[in-house]
Amino acid sequence: MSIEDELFERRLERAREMGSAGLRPYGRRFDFTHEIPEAIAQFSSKDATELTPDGPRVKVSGRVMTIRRMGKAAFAHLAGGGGRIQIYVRKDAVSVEDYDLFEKLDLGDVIGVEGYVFRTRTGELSIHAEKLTFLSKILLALPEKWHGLEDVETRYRQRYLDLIANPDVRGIFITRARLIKSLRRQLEERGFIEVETPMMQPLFGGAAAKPFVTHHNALDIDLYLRIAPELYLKRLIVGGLDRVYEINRNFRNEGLGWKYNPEFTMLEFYQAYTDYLGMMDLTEKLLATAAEDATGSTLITWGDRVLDFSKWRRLSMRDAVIEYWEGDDKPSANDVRDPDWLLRHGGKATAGESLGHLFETLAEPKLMEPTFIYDYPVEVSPLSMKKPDDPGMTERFEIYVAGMEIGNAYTELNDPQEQRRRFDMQLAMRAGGNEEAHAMDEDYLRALCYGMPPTGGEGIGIDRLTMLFTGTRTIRDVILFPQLRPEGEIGIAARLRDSDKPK
RNA sequence: GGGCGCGUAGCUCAAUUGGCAGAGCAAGAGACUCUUAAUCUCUAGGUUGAAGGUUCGAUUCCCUCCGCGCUCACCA
Repeated sequence: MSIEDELFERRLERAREMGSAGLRPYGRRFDFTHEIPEAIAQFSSKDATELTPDGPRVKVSGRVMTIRRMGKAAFAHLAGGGGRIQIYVRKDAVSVEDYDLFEKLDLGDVIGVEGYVFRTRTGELSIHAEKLTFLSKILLALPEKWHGLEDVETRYRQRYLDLIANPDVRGIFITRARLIKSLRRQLEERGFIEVETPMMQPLFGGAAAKPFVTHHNALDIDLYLRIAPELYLKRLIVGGLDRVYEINRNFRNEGLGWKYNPEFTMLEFYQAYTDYLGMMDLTEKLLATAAEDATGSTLITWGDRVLDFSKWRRLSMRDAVIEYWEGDDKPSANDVRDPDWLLRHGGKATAGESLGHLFETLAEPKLMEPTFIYDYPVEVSPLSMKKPDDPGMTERFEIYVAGMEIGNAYTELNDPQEQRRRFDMQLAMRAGGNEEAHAMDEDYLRALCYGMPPTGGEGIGIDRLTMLFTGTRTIRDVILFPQLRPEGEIGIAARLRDSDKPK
């Protein structure tokens, strides 16, 4: 029998003994008076003379993280609510039953403690225990207390363990939640309403990507997991919901990488009667405020740089290609407008796609400071309105920070005849081998035929923004359960089954 | 999918040129009523990711497979 099996058996046995002694190894409700961080905050300014046996009393609950036993007394640390507090248990200060219980505690058990607050000789705020309540039994061994859990695979597969063993992880997901909350609040304040549109779609669209396919049995139809909510949200604009937003998952059937996960969270918002410049102005405010709400500052540390979310640069795609060109043959303003030059240097099927490709390879990795890149070629922007004075280009921008694309926005194309031509262009590109070109969406065209007001629309990648706000270098660290290959047999059910058999 | 790398006790890590698989934490027994990586004494714990091969002998070398990481291509 391995050490782990022995441990498991022994702890199960302890849980059984506890049960037969009238205690609950898996407890019920525990009405605490303070969350641990709350207790620390409340008493941290009090000195030893103010914290006496007749002084403030608390009831807290948490997971036992350390125990230091010294014969007839012991110290332990309890973790909960994102904080940690020390408890002191003396044999002569608790009941005989409670001391027995305490002696049988394992690292990782969940307990409740009631007692008075005091300071130890070294000054640490602690709880002098007078009553203990057992709340939940640990059966498996906790990771090492000093190094925590380092194994990346285990951290992702067993995020609960990661959260127990590595306190910083909790902070990342709290920042993520604050970010989302801030964006919601700001949009609500501006009159946007939150909506939910289909994630299972008979046609996929709104982005250039390959979808996941699923099947509905009763209808006997294949459905696609959405790659974007865009076309549904704009149907709502047609319907008179002038400001809408949605925060939810998109699914794209592509490779994984440091900034790609097959499901990711996107905020999309649409505002009638504005355009891409309006969205740019709005974005500056949204993201500066979000940075402040999520992290406390508009200044974000990224590696050895500090990125200022209150200062934005605006640069056209063509100018970006010129500025970030590598080598001596730097192109001129005319070169980056010349289809022949673009096709020669970009190597794609069309001049527009070539410009896009040049931009992505040359400029994107170097765009560190918050930057708007504007004016996108029409070939890669099938849903954006053309620029009146430059019909090869559309009124579109993307948000770049730290070499990552964070968002995408444009003046929405609302002319159904032009939209039909764009769809036809996409169909031709699809026929030419581009698997990610748009399909024809007739209902969307029909909606446009009822008249969509001029509209600005935008999508912001929440996962990537969270990476920036938490200084995290991989998207898997900001997604609680990132996609992994299945693990295979774990064997815990069999272990529990075995120990359940009468001996 | 291609290339490179990694996989050793529950956790964090060692193991010389191919020569008896080790430590710390965690665990078990004992001592200890202000410790905090508590300390001290003792004990137990391994299918070295899996299967095969070379060899007197494989954690080490070779092959296949599994999982993970990095990277390239595609993608936000």
